[in-house]
Amino acid sequence: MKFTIQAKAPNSLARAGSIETPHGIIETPAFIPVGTKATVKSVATDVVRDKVGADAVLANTYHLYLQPGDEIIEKAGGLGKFMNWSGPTFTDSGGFQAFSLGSVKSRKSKFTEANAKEGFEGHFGGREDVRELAAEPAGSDSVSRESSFAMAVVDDDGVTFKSIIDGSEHRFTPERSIQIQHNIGADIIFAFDECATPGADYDYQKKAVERTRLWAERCLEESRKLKGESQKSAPALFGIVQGGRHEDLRKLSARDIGAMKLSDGTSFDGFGIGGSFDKDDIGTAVKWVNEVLPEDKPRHLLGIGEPIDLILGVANGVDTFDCVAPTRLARTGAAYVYPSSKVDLEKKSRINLLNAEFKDDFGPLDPSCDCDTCKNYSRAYLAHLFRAKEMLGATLLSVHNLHFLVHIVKRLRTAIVEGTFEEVKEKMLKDFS
RNA sequence: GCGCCGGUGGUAGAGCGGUCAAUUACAACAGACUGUAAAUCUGUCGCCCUAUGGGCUCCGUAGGUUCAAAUCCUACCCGGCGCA
Repeated sequence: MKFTIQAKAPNSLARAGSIETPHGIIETPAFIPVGTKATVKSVATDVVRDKVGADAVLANTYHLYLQPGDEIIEKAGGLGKFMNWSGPTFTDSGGFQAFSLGSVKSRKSKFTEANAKEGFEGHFGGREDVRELAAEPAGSDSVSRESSFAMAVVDDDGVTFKSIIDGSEHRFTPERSIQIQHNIGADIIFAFDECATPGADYDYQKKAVERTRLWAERCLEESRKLKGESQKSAPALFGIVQGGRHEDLRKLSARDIGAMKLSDGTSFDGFGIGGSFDKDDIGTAVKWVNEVLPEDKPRHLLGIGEPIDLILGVANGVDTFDCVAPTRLARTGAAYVYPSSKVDLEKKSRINLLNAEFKDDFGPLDPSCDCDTCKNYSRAYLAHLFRAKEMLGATLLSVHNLHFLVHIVKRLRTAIVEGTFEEVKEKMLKDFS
């Protein structure tokens, strides 16, 4: 993997560049669609490439390990081949699942506690089969202190998981995660980290940073070992920075991970910024981290974001993003819309097509958008598809939402290259606030 | 014409004397969703108000029994089935 910076915005951390992988180039900054289970939900890969305009996709180690199994994907010839995606691929390490499966008592949100309101019981109907990890190993940390039905339990050596598919128990360690990711065969893989809950106190965040550091070293070591053994081109490994909302922890973690080097000189090929993010954290935590991380390596902001987050992320030195929001929102009838393009006076950046007002609105989804969905289908038709529960609705909206985010970032990239970043950014921020 | 069964909120369909403005599902109307346990989840869903409380109307229609009726009785109207 080779990262090149092509242009930098003056007085800003923003930069435009490219990541060269064995499967093609990612022009950064870039929004990377999420395809957790080796599919960008409801969208065929040729559409993701040609209609959405995405350069890469990101899948998940935990999910693919459970189903169909990493050995199947290896047999298929790797993730890209398996899912018919010829471009660059990423896999997340599964570390995030330790966090999101850590408790079924209170729903986890990466953001404020206020968002974590609905109970998991209600959400998943209290599925008995996947409810609780049989026993928490002695000396382990239930990821969330209030958790009474943990499905993932972290200890210093790794994480014990319960399968979301059949309830069976599994264990990930940093080494195991790297092995599985090598089998899956993405171009860029992530270190196994611990993502603490937003509610975790300073001490726990500190502990998570420390664990993440120790695990990062083991990931790096395992990666080097596997590279030596394999004749295939080995994936690039990104280390992950944690630290919650604490400046000292964030900087500490960024220094640790950024400077980490094995005795033979092996270091991370790039970095992921993970953990708890509130809206304001993009301008603080992300900035702190990117000021510390080596400039010559790409930075990926894990699990972010919405339009405003992308704008702020790019401004604060992020090169790539991934987020489930565009496809998840799309499946429930919500569409991003460029605020100034809304016909009425209300400036909205999101509309819900299930709202009664769209039943007979024959205009395009977003008049300012030139995606296939906006060019060819009316709001009324999309509204009908969702009301009729026709699955084409999810596909069409996913294409639009994905296109929307991909192109916001593309526009920012162009602006960096053309030297107009500051004004373009300011205008976009104004539009979206 | 006789007999039996049934008529419940937008729909289907529970309830069969008080705990019923009425279970539940669907529809409708809103909301949420940020490294995907998510084609999911949550809330509202008779009317009105000085609204974490109060008032009014309500289970085909009209009467009646009862302290109390969607629930029991009578008549009528409507629907289904059976017999003529």
